[in-house]
Amino acid sequence: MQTKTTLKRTHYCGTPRPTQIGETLTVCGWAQRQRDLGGLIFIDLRDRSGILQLAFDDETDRAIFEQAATVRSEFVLAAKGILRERSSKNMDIPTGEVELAVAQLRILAQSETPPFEIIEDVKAGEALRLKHRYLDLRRPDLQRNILLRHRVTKVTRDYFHEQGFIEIETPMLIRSTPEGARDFLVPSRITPGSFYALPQSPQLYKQLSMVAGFDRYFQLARCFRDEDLRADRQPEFTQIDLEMSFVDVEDVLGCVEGYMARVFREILGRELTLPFRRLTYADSIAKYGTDKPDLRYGMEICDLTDTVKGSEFGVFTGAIGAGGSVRGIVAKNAVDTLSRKEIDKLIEFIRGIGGKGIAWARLTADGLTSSFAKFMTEEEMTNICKVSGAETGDVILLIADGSNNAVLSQLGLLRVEVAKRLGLSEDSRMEPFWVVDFPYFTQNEETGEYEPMHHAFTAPTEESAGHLETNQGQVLAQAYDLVLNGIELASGSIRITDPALQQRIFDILGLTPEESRQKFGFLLDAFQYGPPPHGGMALGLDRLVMLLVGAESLRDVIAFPKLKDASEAMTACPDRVEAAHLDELGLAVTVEDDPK
RNA sequence: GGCCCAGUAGUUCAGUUGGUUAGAACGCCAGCCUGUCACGCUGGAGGUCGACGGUUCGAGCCCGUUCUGGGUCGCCA
Repeated sequence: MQTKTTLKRTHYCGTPRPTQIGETLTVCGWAQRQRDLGGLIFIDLRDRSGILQLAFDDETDRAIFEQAATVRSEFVLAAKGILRERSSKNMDIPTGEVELAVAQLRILAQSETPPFEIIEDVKAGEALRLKHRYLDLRRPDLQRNILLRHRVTKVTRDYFHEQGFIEIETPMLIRSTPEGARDFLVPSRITPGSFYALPQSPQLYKQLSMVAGFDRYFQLARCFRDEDLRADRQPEFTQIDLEMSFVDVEDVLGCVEGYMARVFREILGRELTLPFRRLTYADSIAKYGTDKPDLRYGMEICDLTDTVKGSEFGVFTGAIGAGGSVRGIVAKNAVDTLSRKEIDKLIEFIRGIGGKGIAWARLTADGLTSSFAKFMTEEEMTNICKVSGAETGDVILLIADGSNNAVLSQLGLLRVEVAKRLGLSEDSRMEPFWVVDFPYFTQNEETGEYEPMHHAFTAPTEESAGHLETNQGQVLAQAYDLVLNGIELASGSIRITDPALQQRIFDILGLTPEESRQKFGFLLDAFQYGPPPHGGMALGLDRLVMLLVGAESLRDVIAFPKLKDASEAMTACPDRVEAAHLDELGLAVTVEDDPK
């Protein structure tokens, strides 16, 4: 039997300090690097807390010295020794004034040469890193992100607990509802041919928890949506989901503001200004072309329709004649950055999102160069500058289209693109704000019909509820979004608890009483038994952590994320399953076998 | 599904107008080296240039098809 004494860890690598010099300690971790100087060997030992230098010299036992010489990157070691002062210090790391004079060494595991280096800011491609995610996660950047994420969830539970919320786990296997995003389906074996869905959100269960009298609910809720992925969108993600009884909009916003302030204080040591600014949906669209604008920079959209409507320029007059508009943004002091070549790229960008082009003018010190000045009188050009506020050194970018929505949405995206090129989105400011006064309905561009913007349980404002059947464009929702640096962080609303009002909404949605009963019967039933007025919100935890660590992709804050095609590189799922398993479920696969 | 970008050493990349044996850095291996910390020095190994087809005397480079990865639009109440 093995008689070697095991080395029991006494300290994490990142913790020893000069005050502990002379103490005997044992550390465990991975060999980050081995530096063999001949008669002297150093090994940087890494664990999740940091790095400690192990030293082997002529005072080290010969056998141990030779063992140290065989250590390679990512070997797992346990080392016991006396902490001593370094003769040359490394002030770049917290343990840089000390080192461990190793007296005992165990190689607990060897390692192949990793496919990429386990270092911060590694250059390896993401696909390779995701295939070896367990190695990628060893890197200090991802370790930091995941540890910070843990601290955020800890603060989250602390805060909501202190505010009287209780965490309730809602089911993962639920009824599929056709609204919203596509559901992930789970076949039932007990009832072949029938399916559960994975929740897109715990919406209905948290409302039922209010009916059940829990008063304040929260949950770090796993949610699933079977839609295409983006850098900021994963098929499974985590929401900080909350619901409150006997509240109005102000109560919910105040509670979430308190939460945000707490998170930013505890995690980043930064104070947020309370209360948050508010922007109405209508203003947001008019000024920024989106309902989740980045307010770290101005570049507001200005309307030049009246200024140019009398001009000779067919592109402008055509758009206006078709009921559209001419609007633009002014990039301040951008003539140097936005050369003609750069502007051509912007035009490509606009075409890429379905636009026709950009009418531009560069106001250089030597005069004006422009794609459309030749169609305009001097007075018209002067007015364009005056109305848009453009001055020498600025670049004016105009978009004309027969559809106002197209003009605004294109300018909204162009604004972000220009800011990126000007470096304006590098700003480290954190100014969350609320978007409020959402319309209840949006008009479908093609059919002209009004469609609800939110789920069917969102309450309209009391003042506008009277227009529900008569003037749907006028109805506002008691809904609110939290936006930070161009990212939608949270979304919520006050819910409908009046069955008569709920039925009116269903009627407008074209749901017959039978259909609404079939889909939401349990909720309607519940609401027959004294539902408290309630409302809530859901914050995207992944996106929040992404902002807190300054990551560019959700994949940097999720331990085991999915690739763009919703697969997982490491385990190669999704995958086919055994025919017998399908039989049991009463399922048949009709797509061709993938030769892969 | 549309559009854009990229596939060359383990990794990140360079590769001129189509022309001899495809390069660099890091990593890896070996030797030397007692204060390094991105150790240093010397030497070495390592390539189906994503795949298939075409043009050509000759293709990493040009053309076509295809595969893979990334971004974006559609989509995501």
